[in-house]
Parts: sequence; C-alpha cells; structure tokens
Amino acid sequence: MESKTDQFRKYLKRFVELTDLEWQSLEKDFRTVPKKQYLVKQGQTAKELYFLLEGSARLYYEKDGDEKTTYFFFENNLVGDYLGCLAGQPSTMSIQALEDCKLIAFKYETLTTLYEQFPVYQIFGRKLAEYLFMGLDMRLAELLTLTPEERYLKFISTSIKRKILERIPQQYIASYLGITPVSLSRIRRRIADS
Amino acid sequence: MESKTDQFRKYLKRFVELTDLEWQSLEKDFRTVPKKQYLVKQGQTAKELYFLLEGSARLYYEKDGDEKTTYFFFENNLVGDYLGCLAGQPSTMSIQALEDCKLIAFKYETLTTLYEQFPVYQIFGRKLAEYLFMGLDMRLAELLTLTPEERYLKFISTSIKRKILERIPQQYIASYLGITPVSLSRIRRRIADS
DNA sequence: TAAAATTCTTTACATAAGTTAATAAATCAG
DNA sequence: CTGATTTATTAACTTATGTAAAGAATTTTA
Repeated sequence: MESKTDQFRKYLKRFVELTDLEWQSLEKDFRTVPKKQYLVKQGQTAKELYFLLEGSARLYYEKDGDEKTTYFFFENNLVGDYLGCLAGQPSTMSIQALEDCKLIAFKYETLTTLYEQFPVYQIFGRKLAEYLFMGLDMRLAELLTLTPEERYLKFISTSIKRKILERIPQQYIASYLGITPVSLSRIRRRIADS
Repeated sequence: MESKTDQFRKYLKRFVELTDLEWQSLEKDFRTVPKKQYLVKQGQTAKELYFLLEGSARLYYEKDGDEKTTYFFFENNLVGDYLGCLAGQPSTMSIQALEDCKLIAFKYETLTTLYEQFPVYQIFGRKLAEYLFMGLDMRLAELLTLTPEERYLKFISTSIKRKILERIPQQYIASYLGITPVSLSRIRRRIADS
C-alpha cells in the first residue's frame, strides 16, 4: 500500500533520486486545511512550502477590494509562496483552499539547509526553480500573445484543465485568464453560439 | 583597467563567488551583433546564452504576422532563450538587437557540465533560475492585477526604466505592456492632459 | 544636408471588455 | 427537502482598446 509520503517522494523523482537518508532528512508535517481556509496569508512571511496530497487551492492578489486569482494548485503538486520564501518578504498574495486539503508541510529553511548538506538537494533546488520558471514563462507568453478568447480556448483544450473546470468556480478561472466573470460568460456564449 | 570579462565576472558575484579555476572553466566567446540582427531566431534550437556587455535587445513572439515584444535586455545582464536551453526545444520566439551589441557567449551545455564538475556552479544554476523565476512572477502579477495605464505608470516610475524609454521605440514598450502602440499613445496623452 | 525610412500621434469607427444590477441556476446547510 | 447562499448568465450602458489610415515628427543614412 502506498503511504501519503510515498506520493510526495514519487513526485520528487521528477527532479532527483533520493536515498532513504536524504528523503528522511526533509522533515515533514501533515496538515489539513478546510475549504475556504488559508495556506498562505497576504502580509505574513511564508516560512514553509507544501505538497498537496488532496484538494485544490487558488492564489490570489487583493486589489481595490476585489480579488485577482492568478494561479491554481491541485493534488500531487507543490503549493506555497515560493517567491516569498526566496525573497524572505511578506507575501503579497494569499493562497486559499478551494476544497478540503490534505498536505505535507516542510520548512523552506530545512530545504535550504539540505542544499548545503546534500548535493542532490542542490540539484533539486535548481530543477525546481527551473521547472517553475518554465511554467511562468509559458504562461506569460500566453497572456501577452493571446486574446482572452484564445486563452480560454487553450485553457479548456487540455483534458487536465477540463477537470479543473468542473472543480473550480468560473469566476476564478476568469481572473486567471485576466478578465472578469461577466466577460468570460460572454466568451463562453460566443463560442457556444458559433 | 577593467577588462570585458571582468564585467561578466562581477555580475556573477550576485550569485556566487568563483575561484579563478572555476571562472576560467566557463569557455567564453566574444561576439558582436549589429542593430536589427538576431541573437536568437524562432524555430532554431538555442544552444548558448549571452552576457550583454553593451547594447540592448528585445524578445518577441510572432503572431498573425505581427510581433509581440515581451522582454527587453540591457548591458550587464544575461540574454538568451533560457527556456529553450532548459527544454532543449526550438525557440518559440526571437531575440533581436535593438542597438549594436557586444556580448560574451557561452554554451549552455558547458554550463550544465560545470554543474557536475563544481558544486559552486550547481549553486549558481539554482540561484540563476530562482532569480529569473522571481522576475517572471512579479511581472505576471503586474499583468494580471494592473490596468494598462497602471502598468505604464509603474513602468516609467523607476529610473532604470526611464532610461529604457529613451533608448527603446515606444511600439515595443506598448507590447511589453500588453497593448498596441496606438493605445499607449492615448494613455500617454491621457496622463499628460491630467 | 536632404531624402528616405521609421516612429509616433491622431482620427474615425468597430468591437470587446468593464461595471452595475437583475435574474436564473446551482450549491450548501440546517 | 427547503430556504439561504453562492455562482453564472444576461441586459443595458460606459469606457477602453483594437484596427486602419493619414499626417506629423523624428531618426537614419546616403
């Protein structure tokens, strides 16, 4: 039977192969965060990162009273304010559970300590940053080169994202695409009519 | 007197401290690229990265016949298709010299070899990726949370960026901000009138 | 310096998006 | 199951942006 931590260890294999000692050196802490509660709060300095075992979350910025959702997180992925951890600055955004979440927490500081202790973690740190960079780079290119309608079509064109559609309120998807919920509703109608 | 390579070495000190051996192990190649020529061409697989000694460049995507500029590069910074190097895929964008450029080229493969040879390069690789990630993350947040006018005001509010304004055609700044040159012109007028 | 090329601004018009508010639909909680 | 809450759609209106084209200003270069 696969334990919870195995899920996380398996995820790390995308990046590096860890020995048992290396794997155990990363102190892990189980958490549950109920729907609508926060993993990261704006203004507070994030000290830990999470591996999402179950559930989903959204990252949003607050602006003029309303919220701009810019990212989603799903099971079997890392969650957290990576930028905040890197910069050591208070978070400029919040991360809220969209569904009940089960997660594994680990201190960012523990990770940086492991960078020095084990070369393989240094490699992990690099590959993780590279992986996150790639994601953002492609996202940015899409935002700057595609129209809102094109972005929506691209968004729903992957089967993974279709699952997202069923689990996530459309208002959040709208701001992920850089538009208002009303506008997304119109785009959907426009597409349905054609 | 400071030599050309010293400029590059100094830049690297942001990330790591290199011994002479480590520094010399990175094979460097001087290049000049005249204005309007290309450092990276869409469709070709980028194999090297550059350190810009003098001049400036823009990164752009081609879409429906016209160009979307999404990034600028200036002296004393790295240039190149980092994503393309990471992914080993053909570039989806081009990088064009906006002014005559003097640069130091180094093979991405050499860098990855050095990751294995010298731990300090592994650290450099991590910190570089983290640094680039941070830049993209902040940029993305700005694009998704600010209006075009707010983005322009933010853009010109930093003294560094004001220099950019004087060296870079506004049409490119427009698409950097995610709008058309016409729209930028109107925003500028709106601000001037108020 | 003058002609050519490029860049910027402006105008007019069409289109899409934002805003507000009302209604419909779906989801949640007691 | 039903009332309450949240979410999605629609409508009406305003505003900003895109597009195309013309003219002005600037820069390039021969």
